[in-house]
Amino acid sequence: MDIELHIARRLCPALELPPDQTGTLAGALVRPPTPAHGDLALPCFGFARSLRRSPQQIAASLAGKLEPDEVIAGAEAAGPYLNIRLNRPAVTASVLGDVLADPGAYGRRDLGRGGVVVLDFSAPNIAKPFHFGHLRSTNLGAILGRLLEHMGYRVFRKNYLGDWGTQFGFVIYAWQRWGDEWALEKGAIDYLVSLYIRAYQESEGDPGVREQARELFRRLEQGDPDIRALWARFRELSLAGFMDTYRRLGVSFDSYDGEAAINPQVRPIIERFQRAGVAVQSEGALVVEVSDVIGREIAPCMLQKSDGASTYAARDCAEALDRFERHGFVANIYVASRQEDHFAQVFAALGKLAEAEGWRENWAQRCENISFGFVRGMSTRKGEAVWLSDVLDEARDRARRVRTQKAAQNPQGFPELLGADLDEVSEAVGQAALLYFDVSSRRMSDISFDWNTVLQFEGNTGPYLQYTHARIGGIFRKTGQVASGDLAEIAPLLENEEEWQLVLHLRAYADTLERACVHREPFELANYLYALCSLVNTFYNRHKVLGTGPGLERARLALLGATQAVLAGGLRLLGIRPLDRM
RNA sequence: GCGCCUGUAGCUCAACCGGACAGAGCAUCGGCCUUCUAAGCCGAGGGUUGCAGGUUCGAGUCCUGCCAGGCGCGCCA
Repeated sequence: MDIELHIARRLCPALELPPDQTGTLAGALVRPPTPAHGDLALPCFGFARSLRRSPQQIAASLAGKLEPDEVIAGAEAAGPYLNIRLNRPAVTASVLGDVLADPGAYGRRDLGRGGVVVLDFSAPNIAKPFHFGHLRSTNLGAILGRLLEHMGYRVFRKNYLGDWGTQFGFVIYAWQRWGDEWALEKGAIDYLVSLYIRAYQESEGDPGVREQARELFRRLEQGDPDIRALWARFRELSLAGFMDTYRRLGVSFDSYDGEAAINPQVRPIIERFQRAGVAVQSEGALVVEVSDVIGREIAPCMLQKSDGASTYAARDCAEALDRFERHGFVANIYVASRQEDHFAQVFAALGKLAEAEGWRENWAQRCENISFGFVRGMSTRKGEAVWLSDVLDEARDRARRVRTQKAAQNPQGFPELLGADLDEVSEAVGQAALLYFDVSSRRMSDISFDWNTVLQFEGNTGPYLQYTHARIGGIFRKTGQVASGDLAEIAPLLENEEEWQLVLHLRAYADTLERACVHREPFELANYLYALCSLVNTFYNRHKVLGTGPGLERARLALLGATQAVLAGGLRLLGIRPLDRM
């Protein structure tokens, strides 16, 4: 049942609009700011000109013409607004029926029609720490991937590792001087990072070190077997360390090929840029001017340095081309922060190449950079970044303490959780706090890392969402089944305001997912789920479910069953584990 | 100097790409567990949306200028 379309069809003639305007009219319907104003509203300002009447008059006239039917319960004018009340039993039965018929399918839409999206996220640098800041790209990317799949896209997840570049020169330099086999075996990432830092610090006092590091990297590029073997080993050990974190977070990728893998294809594309006349020499370097196409003053896209070495911009160009040839993507998304200029340069350069070579499909236009705010204040007092695994550990431990304490205060209020169960719940709750914190504001806003804020379990937090889910779980543990059959019969029994607001909110799920997907904004889903839980808890505190009589109990179970299904689905999209008890 | 982003309650953030009296959480204060998990619920206080103009029926939202902060600015990736 598409309520907006139905209403729009009824309103079109009264507004003297042609039938093909039905869709846009449906889109003009909004939720009133407060439930007292009704369930849907139409602001009438826009029609004043063509109808040559005041918005107030139009609203009043529409209210008179909109007779109640199977969807509409009534309509009143409130100044320039037409407020519409819906037929609650009918809408309730329809919404609950949609959810309960196939909870996994509810909220799915086929925006993508099977098109492939290449999604580039996480992308840590080998031999550099995987700190809390990387969580943003990882989490954001993982959620976008699930959202895109939910909306009918096929997603190719690419972890474009930073496994190439002068930093390896530093690490290899340090290894050759101070390398300690035992320390490497013991903890590869930590040790490689310390080697890198040590060499880098030495280079600040002694420029010769930097030169030697460059030289080592040059030998790596030329394929020196010993250096290459070292590089391969460091890469593998680092990746194994990253994999522990990914496993813990439930994140996986389809490819871990990084900058090194694309390296052989860099020369050819640079030559294409030259042949097409798009790249020009400038101050000894090879660049593509992009200010003209971007429309503002911006540095050119540099493909080759004056010493002849290729740049990472050139690698990104080659990589984008490779991605298109392999996947024919409908979108190529880079989840990366603070690199807006870089991606603007790369995409613009590719666009120029597309024009110069006359591509049939200008796929450069399908490349997009999804940026996000900076994480501030995540350094320890020693000035080092906070490592993600430490944050995860702390989150888990704190969750366990809180749970133990609460259970001690109110023993009969908490289901028993022992040993492995408690471990599992603590890990899930700690992660929920972290992951939710990350999406509890719009992605572009900067985040202040603060232990007490991040690891909060009350209010608008991940654990609150899990708690709501677990509360519903408690009810079903006592009774067992979800009623689904005779919805038309039991829906009219749900007549209080709290139940109705829940139904209305459940109805908005698919729209929310679509918006979140189109805007690349997981926050919108998080915000939706928070509002949903808020409604659930208000309902929960005011009304009983079990023991309210055969009909009403079944009706409320259906409502809560549908709510829990939507909540669980939304949480999984966010990478948060729905818990049946906590 | 050039460019991008951001200024909303004491703090952290919303406001569905211009709509009804700007809403939540935290913190503070006051209520609610013999009822399905109190990690919850209900209530109170708290605002000239950085400042000044402009656009129109209507601006936190769009335009211009200023103020404040963050981040970038061809040979690091």
